[in-house]
Amino acid sequence: MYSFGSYVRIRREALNADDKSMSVRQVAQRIGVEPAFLSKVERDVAPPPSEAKIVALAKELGEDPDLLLAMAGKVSSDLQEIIRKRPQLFAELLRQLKGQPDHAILYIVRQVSDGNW
Amino acid sequence: MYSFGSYVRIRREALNADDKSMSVRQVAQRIGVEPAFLSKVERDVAPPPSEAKIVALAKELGEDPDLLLAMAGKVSSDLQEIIRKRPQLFAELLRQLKGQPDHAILYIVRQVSDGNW
DNA sequence: CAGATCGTGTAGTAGTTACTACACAGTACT
DNA sequence: AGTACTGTGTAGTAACTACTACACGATCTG
Repeated sequence: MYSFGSYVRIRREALNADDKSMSVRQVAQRIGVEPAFLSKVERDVAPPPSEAKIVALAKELGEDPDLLLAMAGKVSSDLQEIIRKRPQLFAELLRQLKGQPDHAILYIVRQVSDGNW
Repeated sequence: MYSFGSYVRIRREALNADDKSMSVRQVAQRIGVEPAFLSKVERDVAPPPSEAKIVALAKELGEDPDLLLAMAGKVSSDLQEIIRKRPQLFAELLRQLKGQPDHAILYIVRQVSDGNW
């Protein structure tokens, strides 16, 4: 629906309406990039920044880092590591769950977190 | 335990003992790289090749692509796409399952594939 | 109306990825 | 002895990643 850039722009501008410290310049400074670069990223002139900067940006915007990373075409490196430690197991699980509806997956999450099994 | 390179070398040489078409040169040609490059990869002088070449290599060696990719520090792009389509859901699931033993995860896989739920 | 802050255009760059191309010496076959 | 195949060393490269640095005109603020 939205590209990474335009989504960030819309979210940031919404926050900037109430809070003037959410300008391109100030947000850029806080996440550790040059203003010109963030400007280009938001207009999809430059590709999304690195994982670390995206996570920092998510924090600034009050957004889910995994969602923003996904929009940037990335998967969090800690999730990748989980898979890499038991690749066959998680590969089979994920391909199995690919076709399952959200509620089925949520059901598993709850099952595991509740510890009832 | 083994690096990507040395693991490939050992597997290939084991196959080469019976089947002379498993030389560096011939395997390299079949997976679509220069022999010198495969030689370097197997000695960990060059980093692992691209995902596509690793998958082709796995086929040559009769190995699980996901395992070989993991050894190369990668995660299959189709798995990444599964996650990127529902990032929050799968992020929570994977972080939840991180600490679970293999048999618990296998139990879920079987539950889903059997369709009993 | 001066100074600060705003977003953005242009140009450049260091590091990584994913290789190729060629050459050379050693070994195996006939 | 000649041909063919083996592995490997050196050198080079195109494309991508992830940015920085500076400059400019517009706008907003005291």
